[in-house]
Amino acid sequence: MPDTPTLAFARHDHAHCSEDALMRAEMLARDHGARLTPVRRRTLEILLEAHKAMGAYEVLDRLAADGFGKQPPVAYRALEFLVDLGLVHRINRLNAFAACMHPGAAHNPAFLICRTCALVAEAPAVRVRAALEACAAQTGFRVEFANIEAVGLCPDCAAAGVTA
Amino acid sequence: MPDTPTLAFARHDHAHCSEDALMRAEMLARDHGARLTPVRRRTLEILLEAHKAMGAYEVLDRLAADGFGKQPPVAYRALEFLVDLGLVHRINRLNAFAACMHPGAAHNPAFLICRTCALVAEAPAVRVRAALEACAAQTGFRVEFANIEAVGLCPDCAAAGVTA
DNA sequence: ATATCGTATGTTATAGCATAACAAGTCAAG
DNA sequence: CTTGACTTGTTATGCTATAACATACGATAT
Repeated sequence: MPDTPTLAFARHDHAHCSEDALMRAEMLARDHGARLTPVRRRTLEILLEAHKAMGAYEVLDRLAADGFGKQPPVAYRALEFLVDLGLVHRINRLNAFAACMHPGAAHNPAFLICRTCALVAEAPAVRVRAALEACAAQTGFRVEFANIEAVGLCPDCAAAGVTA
Repeated sequence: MPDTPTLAFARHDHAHCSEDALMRAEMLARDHGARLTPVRRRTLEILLEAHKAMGAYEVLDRLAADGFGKQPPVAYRALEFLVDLGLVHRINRLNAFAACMHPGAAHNPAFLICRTCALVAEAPAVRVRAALEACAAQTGFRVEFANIEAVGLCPDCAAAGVTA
């Protein structure tokens, strides 16, 4: 069962991609002059395992169950740290967070959110971003950061005949 | 001073575009089997006047000052109604709402949010949307709705020498 | 004119999301 | 072994949003 990073909804070697992400995190943190402490590491693991977007309080519950703090800032701080490192993305539309599935790649992801199963995939959005910058440029606006979130049906749910 | 709807950040005849939007609202509501009641009308006016994204509670304060109800649902309901009619857009990133500036046009807007002055412009995003659908299709995902929000600097703030 | 039914407004109460401010513990460098 | 930066944890609070219920309004049909 090989890793298939370009097919976000396809099955892939989960254990492998998690290890990978955790190693990357370790390195990124060091480069950033910070540490991948137990809470932070566990937070990333939780999101990697879930493989879907989770609310901060949902993450918090899991952390608390693992013996970490029970108060919101515990989760929010760990999440913020991971978001800053680019290891986790915030999905505004859902007020939720999802582990980055392509931590190595340059980052202009578009998020594909299945409205049925809540799975979130990242799609490489270089072209989307380019189109956005082009249309922004027409009004003289300079894009610094873009948030591209699509809601729809993932292949599995579509195949399962979920109502269009 | 003519209306210049294609240049979102350009100055335009505000009174005119407001009247226009209100008339459109009237018609749309009727078509929808509903009424553009005083709260709803006033809510739209407030957003049109502000010409920027406003939080629901900010809108609520204004409504209350005008003699309408003082409780959150008053604002949320009016806003939801206007959003459903396509007359107001919700800006997820800001947890805020902004009046639609191109109510006639087909709707796939991208939002250009100035991080300095908080002005929000709509850009026609047909091409962006097309690019998004193309990249989603590669994973078999079917886009039903997209949320495209860009943060950056508007022409005025860039000209005023705001820090990059 | 009035009974009726769907729509709309307003209220109270509560749920869900997020952060400010402070205290205490940890760790590496000097 | 002390200092200073970083990290974790707590309490308290603020912002965002909705559920549930009571009342009022408006058009339609009798």
